[in-house]
Amino acid sequence: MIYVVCGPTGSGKTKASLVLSEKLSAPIINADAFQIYQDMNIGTAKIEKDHPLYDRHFLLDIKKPSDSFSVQEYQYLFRKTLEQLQKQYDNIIVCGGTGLYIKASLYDYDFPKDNNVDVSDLEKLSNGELFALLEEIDHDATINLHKNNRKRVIRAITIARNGLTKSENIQKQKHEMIYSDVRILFINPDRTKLYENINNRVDQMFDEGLVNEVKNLLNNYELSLTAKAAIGYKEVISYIQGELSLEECKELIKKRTRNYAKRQITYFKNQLECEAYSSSEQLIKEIKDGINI
RNA sequence: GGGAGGGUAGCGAAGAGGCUAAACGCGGCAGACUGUAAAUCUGUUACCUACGGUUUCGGCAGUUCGAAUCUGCCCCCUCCCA
Repeated sequence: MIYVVCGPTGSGKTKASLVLSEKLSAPIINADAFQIYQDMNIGTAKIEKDHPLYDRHFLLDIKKPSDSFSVQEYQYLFRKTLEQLQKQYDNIIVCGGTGLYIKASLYDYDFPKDNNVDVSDLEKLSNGELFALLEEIDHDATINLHKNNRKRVIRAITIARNGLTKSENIQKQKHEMIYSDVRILFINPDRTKLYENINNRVDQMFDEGLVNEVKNLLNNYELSLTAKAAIGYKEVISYIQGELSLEECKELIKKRTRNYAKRQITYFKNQLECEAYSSSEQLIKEIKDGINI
């Protein structure tokens, strides 16, 4: 059985996954886009290296902050890792908050190979022009896409220039999970409590030395575009550079984390078939009591 | 005590007689999502028994066919001089 423990940041996924891991003697595959990075610990709320269960984790600390990363690579690593682990374990836990990584790994998502087609001509086009162009070459891809979502419009055009269009690629998939026996446990706490929790956790990160962690990162690495996008890191960088006061920096991180949590909830609720739990405590209780698990 | 400027939806902030239930930003809520996803983007946000109705722009009383916008009084806030 594959147990996916998911939920927004600050919902207590890690705690619950550890309890479940002990109970089932199962390994844990990380499904968090930023916990894959080494030396990004405090800001990603990663389990400590000296934790007794640290060694049960996979896809944790596997990349340098200077490396870029993508869903495609994650999907590849996930499937490879899972295959290996399944030889040894009956139960496997997947824990993380990056919905797309989870979905792309579990379902038959198939990312086209990048042939490095030239798309430099697209940069100078307006959103409207890009959208019109996409309508010509892949009208179906346009249906659920807003013209202002420039990034995705460009990606869809790029895919089409690669060979198969995005919609053709999606059509040829069955939209089914490629694994059987998967249960997705979704921790969806009360909103007010979640937000409070996030606010407190950010303050705690600063107490634990987030600023120093970021300083060390800047000294040791040329951060990749992906690593640089992490909430809690980009803001502290602005603080270090004097663009924000400490207070502004903290508040901004809290706000962006709350916004992010909201987006995660939307994703889990609507993109995955989840069993919902109202708190990590509830999940943990059911695990311990052996209810349903 | 004298002088100046203010009080607008959850917050910030426009509007200076009808086109205003009130721009815009933030926050909130809802949603999309197939190579940066802690990203990118969209919708919505006074209230209601909602193709219509009800009550709003510090308070009260006026002027006017019509007021957030004009007048009077009152209550608060900020700054400057005492």
